[in-house]
Amino acid sequence: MLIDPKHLHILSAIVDAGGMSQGARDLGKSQPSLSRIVADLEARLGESLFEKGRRPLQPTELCTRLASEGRVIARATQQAQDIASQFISGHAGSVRVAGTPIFMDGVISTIIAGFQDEFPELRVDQSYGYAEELIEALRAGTVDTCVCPMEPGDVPDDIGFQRILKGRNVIACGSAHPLARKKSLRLEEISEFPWITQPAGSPLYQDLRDVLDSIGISDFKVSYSGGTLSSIINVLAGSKALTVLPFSVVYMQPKNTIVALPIRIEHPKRELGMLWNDMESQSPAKRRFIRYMTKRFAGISQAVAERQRQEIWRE
Amino acid sequence: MLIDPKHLHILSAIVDAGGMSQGARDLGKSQPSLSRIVADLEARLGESLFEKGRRPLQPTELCTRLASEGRVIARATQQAQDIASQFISGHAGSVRVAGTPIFMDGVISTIIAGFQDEFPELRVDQSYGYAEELIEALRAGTVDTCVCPMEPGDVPDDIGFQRILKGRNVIACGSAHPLARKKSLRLEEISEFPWITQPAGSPLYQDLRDVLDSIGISDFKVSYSGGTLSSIINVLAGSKALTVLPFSVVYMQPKNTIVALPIRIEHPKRELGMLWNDMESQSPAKRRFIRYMTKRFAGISQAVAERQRQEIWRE
DNA sequence: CAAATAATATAGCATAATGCTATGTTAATT
DNA sequence: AATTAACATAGCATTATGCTATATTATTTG
Repeated sequence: MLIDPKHLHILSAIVDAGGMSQGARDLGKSQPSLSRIVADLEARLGESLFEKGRRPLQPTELCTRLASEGRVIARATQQAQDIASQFISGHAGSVRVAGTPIFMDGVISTIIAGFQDEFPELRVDQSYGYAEELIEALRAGTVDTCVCPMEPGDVPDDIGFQRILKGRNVIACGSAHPLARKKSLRLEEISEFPWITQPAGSPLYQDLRDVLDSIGISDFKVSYSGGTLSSIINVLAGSKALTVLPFSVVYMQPKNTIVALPIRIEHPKRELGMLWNDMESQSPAKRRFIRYMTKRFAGISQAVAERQRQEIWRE
Repeated sequence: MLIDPKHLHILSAIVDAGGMSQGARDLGKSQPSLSRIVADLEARLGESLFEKGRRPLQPTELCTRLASEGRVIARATQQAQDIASQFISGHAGSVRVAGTPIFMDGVISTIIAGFQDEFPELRVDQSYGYAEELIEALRAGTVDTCVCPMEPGDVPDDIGFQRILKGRNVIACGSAHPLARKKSLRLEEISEFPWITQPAGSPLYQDLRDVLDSIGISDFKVSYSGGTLSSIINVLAGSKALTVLPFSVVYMQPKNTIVALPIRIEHPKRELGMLWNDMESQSPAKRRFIRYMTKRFAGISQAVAERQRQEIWRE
């Protein structure tokens, strides 16, 4: 003898409308439909829900109480409806993004801000990691998409990859650094300064080694390591240390914090890209996030390249 | 493209049970039934509700949100269920009782206390009136049952009537009254005292007139009128005034407040009874109230009569 | 890695619920 | 008494829901 929540909803609609005909109109149903549902309910409860023989339909005490539960049900159902349509349109939901620390802090977080400005109902859960862990997390389903510098050839077949920025590193220093104002530099000039490094397993650490190798510096002094980007920038800005950073990260910083030295260094073979596991099974919000990212970077990528040409390569 | 609240309920049951099979067991349904409902919902939403190809069934984010609405619906439906069964068993609801002021205050309210002690979820709304208004209120449906002294022959055909107490009036005074200790009285002895009267339209006012007429007092002094029972008792207790009251009212008062004088007076032709309009359409709570009343009075009626025989009629 | 296990998905069918229109009744109003 | 507007009922078509039997499949076990 179970009550169907739909019937309670209908009951509340009738009570609130003050009659069956109006209630039927409100619900987009026919009047006989409601009439029968009320009659069935009355039969099953063994109690009348409306005073018989009164024309402005008058709900029984029991009916009033059931109707108030019906209102709760109506609200919850509507809420579910809204959630579903918001979700389906990609305007609600959440995205779990992971990525390498420097890029996440230095570039992606700013883009995420723009994304959240446009889609305020979407929640972003951010976490950090390097390539292998990221791919593992994607496969385990603990993150939805990753931002990571990768060599396109190294991306496993089951993982989707979309390039968003070319890999372009620079040597960066604080804007008050003695080398910061020089228009051209010789390699010898930089060898006297200490270096800030990333953790040993990170791509940027490898990049730093490669750069210094290529310009003949095999023995270098590390003055600071282990900090996240904000610490690194503070240390750069307040000391004479140098470091290797993606130009895009330097580019996204506010003026007068850090600058890129006008020294050509090798491109890393990696390109920054977005990774995902199975685009088809992603929720609309997650697809929307990936779409937004690749679209925004289409513009940023050009702007960054252009600026870098002007500032460092001076072509 | 409306969502059925029942489906949300089912969804929440599946999520909470951690799988369809257990969810089906919890709901008392078959597993294929739930499986199909989930599949239909997914088809209609165009979004999957459980991660595909994972065996400990893992709800999608959308699913989790819909399930939480489903929980609201489940709770409200259960609540409605409880309300209905409480109501149907007569353990919940309300009764609107009206009656003549002296009886309501002097007798019925005490019985109502006992009723509420036994059925604490039942609400009683009390109001006051005399016969004609009471019957009118019954017909208008603004009260459910009335307690009123009536001549059984005067009850309209469409109104139900159940006798609960015979009409037995006494002359009452405060327990400190000079006449209170006398074992027998002559009529002349009472003629010197002033009288407390009910409103002119009330049965007890008529009874008072009849009593005094019958013992040859045509001209009597009214010292107080218009108060409800508590006022009347206070005035009786603190003055030498007399009044006519139903013996049942005197009987129900605490000792040492008012007493009945040992003078036989005429029985009013009215009998105290309960009135109702259409017993069939009454809710169980209201029927229960009427049943309780008539049952309680079956006992009280005898006790009152017995006491009255001892105290006044001394047979 | 194959077999076993337990869960979910699908198929097929019977029944119940729901929808509608047409029409009958009835309470309130004119 | 006639009119009106609302509710109730009947009849029929469609959809939803229930079940059992069975196929698939993810996970666990040997």
